[in-house]
Amino acid sequence: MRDVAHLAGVSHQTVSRVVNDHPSVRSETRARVLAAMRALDYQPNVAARTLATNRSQTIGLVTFDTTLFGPSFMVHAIERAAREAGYFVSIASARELNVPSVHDAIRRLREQAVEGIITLAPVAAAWTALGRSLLDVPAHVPIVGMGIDAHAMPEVPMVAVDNAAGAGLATRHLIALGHRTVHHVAGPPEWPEARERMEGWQCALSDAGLPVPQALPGDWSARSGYAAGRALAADPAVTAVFCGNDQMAIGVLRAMHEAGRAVPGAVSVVGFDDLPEAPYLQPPLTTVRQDFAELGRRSMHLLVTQIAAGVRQTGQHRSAPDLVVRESTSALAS
Amino acid sequence: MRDVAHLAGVSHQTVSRVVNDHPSVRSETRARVLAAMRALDYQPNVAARTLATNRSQTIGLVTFDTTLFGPSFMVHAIERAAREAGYFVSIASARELNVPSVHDAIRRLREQAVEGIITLAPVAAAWTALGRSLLDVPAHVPIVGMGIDAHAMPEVPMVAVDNAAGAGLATRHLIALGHRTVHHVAGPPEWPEARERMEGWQCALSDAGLPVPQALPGDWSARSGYAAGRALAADPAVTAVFCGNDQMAIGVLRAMHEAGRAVPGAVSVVGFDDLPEAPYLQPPLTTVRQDFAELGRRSMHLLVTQIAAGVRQTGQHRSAPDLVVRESTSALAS
DNA sequence: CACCATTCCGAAAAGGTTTTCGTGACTTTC
DNA sequence: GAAAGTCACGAAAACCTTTTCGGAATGGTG
Repeated sequence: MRDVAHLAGVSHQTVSRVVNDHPSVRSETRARVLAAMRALDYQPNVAARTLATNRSQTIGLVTFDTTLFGPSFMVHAIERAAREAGYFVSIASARELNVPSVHDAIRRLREQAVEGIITLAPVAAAWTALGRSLLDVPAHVPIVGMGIDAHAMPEVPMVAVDNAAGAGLATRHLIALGHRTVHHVAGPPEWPEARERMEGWQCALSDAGLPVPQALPGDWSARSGYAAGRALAADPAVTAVFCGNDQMAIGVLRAMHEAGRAVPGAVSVVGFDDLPEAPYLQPPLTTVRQDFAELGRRSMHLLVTQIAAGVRQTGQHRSAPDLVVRESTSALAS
Repeated sequence: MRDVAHLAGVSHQTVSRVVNDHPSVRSETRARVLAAMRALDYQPNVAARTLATNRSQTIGLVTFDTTLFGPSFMVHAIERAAREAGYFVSIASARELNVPSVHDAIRRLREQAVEGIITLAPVAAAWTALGRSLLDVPAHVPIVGMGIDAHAMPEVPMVAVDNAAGAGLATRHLIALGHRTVHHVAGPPEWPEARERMEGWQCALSDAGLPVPQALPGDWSARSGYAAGRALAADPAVTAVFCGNDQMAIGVLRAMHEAGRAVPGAVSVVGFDDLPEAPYLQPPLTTVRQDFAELGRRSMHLLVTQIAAGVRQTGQHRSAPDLVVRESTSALAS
C-alpha cells in the first residue's frame, strides 16, 4: 500500500480512501491511485483490515455430513447467498455426531473470528451444549440453526422446512389412496428432521383414527432402507411405506422388488427430499419436495440481519414443502 | 491479551510465548498464564496473528457444483484432511462454468490471503486462464487442481482418479461379455473427467478392433441420461452402454425399462463413481468405483507439501479405480 | 480584500499479535 | 572465584490497514 501511495504520489491514507470508496477524494487523484494499484497488482491485506475494522467479512458453516444430499445442496446455496451479501464462508465439520465435536467446530470457527455462524449439524443434544456455550459468550455471536430442535433451543433462530407438515402430506396421501395404515422408515433420532417427520406421520395416522405401527430405524442411507425394506416386505399386511428420505426409499424399493412385491401394485412407497434422480427411479418416486435453495437464502438473510442489527433474533422460519406424486404410489387394490 | 498478561503478572510477550509453546518459559509461569487465559476466556485474535506471521492458516477451495456427488464428497474429505493438518478451509464457488467465474473465485480466495488453493471446478478453458493468472502472480501461491486437464495445464500439480483406465475397465468388461460394441453417454465436454472417460472408452474399443459409435451428450444428470437412454433404447443394435457417471446411468436404466428392454437381459449398463445407492438400484449397478476420500487426502497432502516447501510442484497423481460388477451387466445373449 | 465553507489530503494513533534483541539472574566450568 | 554460558522474561519494533483530526488549498461571499 505504501508503494502504491508512493507511485501515485499520495499518502497511504488516500489509497485507503480510494479502496473504501470514500467520497472526498478528487476523481483525478482516484484515477491516479487506481492506476498505481493496477500497475503494482496491489492486493489489500485482509488481516490488517480485519484488525483495524474488527470485521472479518466471513461467516462460518458447521456441517456434519456434506455427503448427504440436503446438506451438500445447502452448502452450495449458502455460499451463493453469502457471496452476494459480500461474505466469505469458512466451513468446519463436526468430527462425529456428538456434543464435543459440534462444540469444537464452533470453537474453531469463533477462533477464526467469523461474524456469524450457520449450522447444518444435527444432534439435539449438541444444541443444548451450544446453548450453554452461547450463554458463556453472551449473545454477540449471530447464529442460525438449520433444522435444529426448536423445542430444545428456543433462543436460537432456526430455518427449516416444515417436516411435520411434509410427513403429514405424504401420510395423508397414502391414507387417501385407501391404505389401512402407513409404515415408516425413520432417519436417525439424533436428527431433529427425522423426529419431526416421524411425529408428522404419527399425527396424520392418529388423526385419521388409524393404527400407528412401530417405525423402523434407518440412518438415511439406501443400505439402511434396504434392511428395513426386507423386514417390511416379509409382512404381507404392509401396503404403504413412508420413508424419511429418498435414499432410504431407494433401498426399500429394491427390497420390495427382490421380494417380488410390486411397487406400486402391492406396496406404495413415498420418500422425502425429491432428489434430482427421483423421477428416474423404478418406479419414479412419489416424494416430498423441499426447496433447499430457498432455505439457504433464508438462513443467510436471517444471519445478515442479525449481524447488521448486532442483536440475536429468535423464532422459527418454516417453509412449506410440496408433495410430488409420481408412480410409486397407487390406490390399495381391494 | 494485555489483560491476561496483567492478571498473570507477566508481560504480553510471555503470554504469546505460552500460546505458541515456546520452550523458554518456566512451567510455573506457564501455569499462571494458562490459568489467567481460562479465567478471562481469552481468545487469540487471528487477524493480528495473521498480520504478524503472514500466515492465515487457511486454504481455499474453489468449487463449481457441490450438488454433484463427487465434488460434495470431496469437500468433505478435504475439510477433514485440512483440519488434521491444522488448516481452515474457505470456499468460493464459481458462479458459472466459464473463465471469468473461476477466475473471480480464485481472486476472492487470494484476496482472503489463503495459503493455498485446491480447485474442484472443471472447465479446461478456465484453467488456461488460471495459468495466465498464475504467471501474472508468480508461483508463490501453492495450488492443486483436482481433475484438471493435465495436457492444458502441465505446470499445475493435479490429483485425480485415472479416468481413462476406469473407462477402459468398464468397456473391456462389456467386451469380454461378448458385446459387439459399447455405446457411451458422456459427461459435459467442459469437464476433463468426461473427456478422459470418453477417450478411455474409445481406446478400449479401438484396441479390441471394434467400431466406435457416436457418444451421446449428457450433463451428469439423471435427466440427461434418461434422454440419451431413450435414443439408445430405440436402436435394437444397442446391447451395452457405458455411462459417464452413475446418475446418468440411473436415467438410462429408467429409459430402458420404459422401452421394455430388460437390463441386463437385453442391454448391459455400466456407470462411474459408485454412489452409495448404486447397489440398491434396479438392477444393482455395475460401476467404476473411485476412492474420493483418498483423493481428498492426497490433494491436501500435496498442497501442504507445497506450502511448507514454498515451491510449486508439478506432476500428475493418478489413483487406480476399481470395477465393481453387480447385476446390470451380463453376457450377450447370442 | 478579508472571511468563511468546502474540499482534499496528510499526520498520527489504534488494533493485537509475533519476533528480535537485550538484560539480569542463575548455573556451570576450569 | 571469575569467566562463560544458559534461562526466563521484558522492551520495542514490525505487520498493514482504518479512522479521527487537523491543516492547506480552493472557491465563494459579504
